[in-house]
Amino acid sequence: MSRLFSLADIFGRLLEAYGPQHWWPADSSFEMMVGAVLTQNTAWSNVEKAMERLRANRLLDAAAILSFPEEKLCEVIRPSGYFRVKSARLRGLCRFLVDGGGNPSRFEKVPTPELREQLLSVKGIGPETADSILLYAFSRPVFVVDSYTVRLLDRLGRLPGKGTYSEVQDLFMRGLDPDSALFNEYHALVVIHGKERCRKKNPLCEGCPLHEICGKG
DNA sequence: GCCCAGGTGGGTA
DNA sequence: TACCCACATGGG
Repeated sequence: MSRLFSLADIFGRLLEAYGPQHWWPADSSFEMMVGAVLTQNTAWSNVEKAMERLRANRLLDAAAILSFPEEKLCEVIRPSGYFRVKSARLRGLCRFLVDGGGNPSRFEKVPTPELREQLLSVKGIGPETADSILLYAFSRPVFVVDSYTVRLLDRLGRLPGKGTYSEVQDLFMRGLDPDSALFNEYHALVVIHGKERCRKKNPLCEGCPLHEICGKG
């Protein structure tokens, strides 16, 4: 099975079924990073509400967030849930971005593994958030793993090792060309497929583009 | 009312 | 290492 259906094959089927997803929906790389934090374990519709409120308060800017009272920031991002946790995480991210002079271009020279470590050192930025930022805000060829990715591989009987984040990420990064545009689209397609077909409960297997590959088909 | 959502960090054994 | 839990809002 694994020889007949490569990761590239799966990508092709998802792309054919759902079309290009044009992720990440944001007007700036900073907005993408904010979205990456706000969407942690949260529906995107709630993130959009919070993002609109940030925009209305002219807070889609690292320095602006840092000079804004934290209690008020909580209120602004309240619709995205976990607002006390996320306001602190957002400020941590802004502090990271502003420290060192606030010149965004300085990140361009930093090698991806090092930049990843720097992001992971920010409290509240874990592997998925760091990789989302690397891929979508910095266009680095890093594959983003999330619960949908793990679920999909599990359904396909392809979950590597213990199914840890790095094991799953390695599977994709060894099996695909290191192409940020490809990784961008692939992750987006995995998520849209998860939402529309491969749900946590009640998988909608009928008409699934991965029907013959999937053990549940 | 219940389940779920584009996770993470802290605590315990 | 491996679980368990808190964190919170909003839509189906």
